[in-house]
This record gives sequence, structure tokens and C-alpha cells, in this order.
Amino acid sequence: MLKIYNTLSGKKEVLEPLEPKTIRMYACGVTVYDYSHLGHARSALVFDVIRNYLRFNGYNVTYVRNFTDVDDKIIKRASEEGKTSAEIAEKYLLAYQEDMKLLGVAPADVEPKATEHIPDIIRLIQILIEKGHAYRLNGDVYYEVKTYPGYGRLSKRKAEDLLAGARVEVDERKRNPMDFALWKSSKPGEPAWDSPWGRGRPGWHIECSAMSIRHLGETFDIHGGGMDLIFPHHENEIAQSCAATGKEFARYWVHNGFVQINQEKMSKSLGNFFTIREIFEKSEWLDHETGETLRYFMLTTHYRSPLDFSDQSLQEAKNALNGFYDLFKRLKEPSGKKSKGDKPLRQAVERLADAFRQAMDDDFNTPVAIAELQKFRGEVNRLLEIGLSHAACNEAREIFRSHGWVLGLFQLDKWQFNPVIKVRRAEDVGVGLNDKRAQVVSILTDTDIQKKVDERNEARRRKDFKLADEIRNFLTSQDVIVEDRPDGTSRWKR
RNA sequence: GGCGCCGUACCCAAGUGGCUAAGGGAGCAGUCUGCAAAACUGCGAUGCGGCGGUUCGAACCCGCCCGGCGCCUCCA
Repeated sequence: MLKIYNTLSGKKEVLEPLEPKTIRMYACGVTVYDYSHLGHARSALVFDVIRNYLRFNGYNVTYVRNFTDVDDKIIKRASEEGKTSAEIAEKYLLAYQEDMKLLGVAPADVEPKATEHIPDIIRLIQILIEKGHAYRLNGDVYYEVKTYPGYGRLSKRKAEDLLAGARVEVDERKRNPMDFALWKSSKPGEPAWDSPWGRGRPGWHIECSAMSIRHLGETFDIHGGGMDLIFPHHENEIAQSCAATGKEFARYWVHNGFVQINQEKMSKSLGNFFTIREIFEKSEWLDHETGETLRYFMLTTHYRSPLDFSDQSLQEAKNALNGFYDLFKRLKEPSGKKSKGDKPLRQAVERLADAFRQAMDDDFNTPVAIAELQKFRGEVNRLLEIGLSHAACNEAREIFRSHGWVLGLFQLDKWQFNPVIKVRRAEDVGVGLNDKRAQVVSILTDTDIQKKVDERNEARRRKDFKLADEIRNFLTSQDVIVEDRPDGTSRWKR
């Protein structure tokens, strides 16, 4: 029984989809006016994992994540850079998609853009005007908050409180300071579309209502985003959508916590933010390993809690992950004839599967899910000492892969263990030659290394430990770690 | 001013009324090893910011206090 925390009720609720075995979910994406930072990464990751887990449970999921590609910030950026709004939006939209790829976040099923839904938006505004929830003010259209009694339901605010705290410069022409723009008339040079109220562009909130209704229907299951969107964005979406359709809008509201630096919210004004690409550029690891490490790090904190980012915590995540990939390496090695561990493994697998599901069923408790995978790692390592058949080894690896899939972990075949990448031959490690970190500092190939390792083991057989140590030291200097097995053979990794 | 969140070992982090307070990282000791690495084993909070209260029983509920943070304005 999957329970999910609903901001609307402030409680964990059993997820009961509108249609059996079907989930329609919408997550607020980004406004494409700059490179995305870790906060965006976290949000994308949270909903990626939710989507995966729902699919893991056999739900047929339709996931929509939008792009806000018309907005004041984009216009500002465009004028600063001497480009058009469309060019700015296009540039950062592509950058976002690249970043998501690095993080291993799969695209949503539908990734609509605001600018492609102008007719939907206009239609929705028209309905709101007809129903008396919106009013025109010259070329602008405003939503009249007081016409919607449920306003404040999501953010648990009262209209009076909002008024008291209003620090914004209030547009005197509005009937009420809380009223927000549905349609903004445009100044020359700004992106604009024809509408019954003159040329202009949509306000921020209305686009999400229009796009979610278009792609998921008037009522759908899950709607999410960062905590900061609760007010006013999602509150406004509810007001618009419910007023327009007369129906319930999203049924479960899911909000992820912030990424912080030194206990403080990561934000541009504080200047303490990291862009996703910055993290990857600075990283000493290969991209796909940095991506997995970032995911592991982020998922070891519950999605609703604040998450403090630091280089140290990222390194800790990498170390933790190394343990898994060390095991995966062992699981691939030829096992003897022993299979004493096979039977206990089956029990361990069942335990893991149950515990994993239980953790994820409890409001997507990924930290516990990962802890369970860690326990399972220990068990498999222990059983490996007793002896596991080849088939059992494969099964164990498969269990890691299938459960890890939900979290986007354990999908890689190879793992780079060394803290500093000194790529000898780019093709050896699977890095593109144009990767700026692929500096060729040595030309040791896999076969070169294997030859050295064989040579060393030959020396060990002769008890020539001096030579053996020399060879190992040489390999260590090339960032190759050699580990001897009990049978006189060795495994190596770099 | 209004609404809300957090404070668990050296670090990260689950647990939110009742078995020995998960798990990881780091550290130390041991087994194994020619040595190492990996793996395994053991050690590590008599206590969960502080003080009261409720209860047979609280890290978990209530109150107050201390410390930190977020939203109320664009923000994942």
C-alpha cells in the first residue's frame, strides 16, 4: 500500500488513483533563462524516482513536466544578451536536457512549452472572465482571488494574513492586492500573441493550469514541484483551474525540500548556488559516475527534508557507492564449484525485496531503501565467502540492477575507483576524446596492465616479492589498484 | 507580524509512543594475506538541543526555552 504525503491535507495518504493502475502526474519544470542548479536537479530527481517507483509497481504512468519559455526573466536576459526571448529559451532548454541526461533523469512523457499552448491559455482565461473570476484592466487580465473561497487551502494561509504580509509594490489598479495576472499586455519588442484583450503574453501561473489540463485532463492524480512553489504558484493554479472547470484539480500535491549550502537555501541572491554543469566540470570522476554519485547523495536524504550539499558529502557518497561496485566486480568473477550460499541468498533476496518495497511505500523513503540495499550488499558479500554459484551471482547482480533502477543506481557496468582521473587512453575508459578531462598522461592499456599483473603473479609464485612489489608500486603510480585473490590470481581496477 | 520546518554518534542520515535507537562514511582493533588491498568480525550515542509535563512507558505527544532555517516577492 503506497502512502504519499499530500501537502493539501498535511498528511500521508494512501495513493488511490483516479483510474485503477493509472497515474497521471505533472511536475513544474523550469523557467529556461539560465543554467539549472542543484536545486532543479533535486526536484527533477525526486519526480524521476517517483515515476520510476510507480512504474516498478505496475502503474501506467503519464508524466508531464513543462518548460516555462515565456517569462519576464527570459525577456530580461534576452535584452541583456542582445538576443530574442526565443533564442534564450531554446538555449537553456537544450542545456537543461543535457543536464538531465548527465543526471540520468529520463525525459517526461510529455514536455510541453508554454508558448505552444497559447490557444489553450486564452481559452482558459476566457472561461474565467465569463464565470466572473477574472477581470480586464486595459490590456491585462487579472484573476480576482476573492471570488474563489477555497483560496489558501494548499498553503494554509488566510487572505487577511497575505494582505498583512504583502511587501510587494501593489498595482493600484488591481481590485485587490492579491489578484494576479493571467494575461499581460506587451511592450514593443516583447514576445506577444494576439488575444481578445490585445497583444500580450500569459502570466506565469495560468500556463501550468492550461498544460496540465490539456495533457492530463481536468482532474489528475499528482502535481508536484519545489516547496517554494506552494505559494503562490500552486495556490494560484488551484484557484484558476477549479474556478474554470468546477472540478477538483490535482488530488495529491507533492513538494520537495530545498538544497542548501551551509544550512542556507541555495539561491542566486546569496550567490551560493552551483549549477549542475559546474558540478560535473569540477568533478574528478567520469560523467556517468558523477551522475550516479550525485543521485546517491541526494537520495540518502528524504525528499521533503532540506539537503545540505558539500564536497565532503559527495565524496562520502562516492565511497559508499564504491562498495557496491566492488561487490559487482566480485560477482562477475568466476566462482568455484561451491554453492552453499545459494539457498540463503534466495532468502536474502526476499528480505530485500520486501524491505525495499516497504520503505518506498512509505512516502518514497529512499534513505531507508538505500540502507536496505546496503544491508543486502553485506549479506551478499558474506555469502560470497561461503560460496555462490555463477547463476546465484548473476541473480544477485540482477536484484541490485532491478531495484537500483528505481533510484537510477547500479546501472553501470564499469566503475572508476580512483579519486583522480588520469585517462590514459580515452577509448579504454569510454570517454569521448573531446572530453576536456581526458588528458592523456599515460598509455597503459587494459592488456598492458594485465601483462604486468601476470608478470607480478609469476614473481609471487617464485617468492620474488621484491619484484612483485615493484610491479605493484608501478601500477599504483598509474592509478591501478591490484587486489590478490586467495588462489594466487589478482583482480585490478582503476 | 502571519504560516511552517529543523536540531539523533566524528560526519551524513532513518526512526515519530513499547523488542538491543536502522544504514552509510570516517576511525580503531582483529581475521585473511609474503606484504597490501578487498571482504569479513568486533568497538563506537545508558542516550536523541535544554527544562518541565502527559503516560505503565517518549527521541517520538504537550508546554516553555535555546540554536538554525524556510515561505509570505521571481524562485526547484
